[in-house]
Amino acid sequence: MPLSKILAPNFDLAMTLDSGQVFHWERTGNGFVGAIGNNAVYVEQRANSLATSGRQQEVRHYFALDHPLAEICASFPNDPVMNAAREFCRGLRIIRQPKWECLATFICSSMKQVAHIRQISKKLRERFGEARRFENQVVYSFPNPDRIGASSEKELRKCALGYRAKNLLATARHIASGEVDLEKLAQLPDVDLRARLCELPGVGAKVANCVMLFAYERLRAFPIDVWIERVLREKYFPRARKLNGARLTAFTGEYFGDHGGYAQQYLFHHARKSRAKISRKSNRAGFVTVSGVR
DNA sequence: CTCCAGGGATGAT
DNA sequence: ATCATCCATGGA
Repeated sequence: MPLSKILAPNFDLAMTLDSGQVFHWERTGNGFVGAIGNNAVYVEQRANSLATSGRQQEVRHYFALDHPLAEICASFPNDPVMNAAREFCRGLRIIRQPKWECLATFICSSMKQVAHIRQISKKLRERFGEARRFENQVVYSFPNPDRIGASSEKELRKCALGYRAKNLLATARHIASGEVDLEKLAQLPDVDLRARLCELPGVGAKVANCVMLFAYERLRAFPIDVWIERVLREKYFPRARKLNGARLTAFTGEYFGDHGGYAQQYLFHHARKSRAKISRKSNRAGFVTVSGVR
């Protein structure tokens, strides 16, 4: 299949796909295969462009190649922590994900590591989605709310969902029934959109902010998960007592500005990747771990 | 083996 | 209004 070329300066495909915002892309050959909506797509990074099997407009929109990344990064606060993350995450973009796919995936994300979320996404797709093909590879679309809603908690639990199955099922049914229209919610301002999302089972402030940032293009939305909270406490409030969630939310909303969600994603990815590297190095350098003593 | 993860809902202070 | 506890699962 012939690949078409898309100009894509200031974009790092591999880092973007590995940054914990989307969970179904897989490496193959020199690139990645995945689904954009219901279409199987292959994407490969070249020097200053992408080579892809997908429709150019669709790929450009999905990867948000129109975001003015230089301006966005320049709007971040100028402090040592943020500067290090900005440097580390060059070319990382916030993807425009389909709303239901993003919402459903993040309902499944609670108390799960990124690797687990990838497995859950894969199982949901394989069991309930539709097969699409790129050359000899099969990828699966994310099942729509009707398909998930027509399932059962028992069936969903087979996808390693655990206690999250009940929430995913209930939310799918709210949407399948037409009671909630995710597309229509896009008209609402941030505060109202967040409130409406939080009415759905399994959706709290953190998941709502992820969906706002990754699917509604609300670039101020600032999800606070365990990694970000650690960064905030250790780097921005070194010795603050009685620092609750409300105070952190107030601080991040004010301090990180109009593209706070982008700043958050850079802090998240930097923290996650650099900490993993340090612990591996420590082991290789010969530190005796507790389990090694046995 | 133990630890912990892109949390949310619920019930007790 | 804040805080503690429980909820399933599996990679590291």
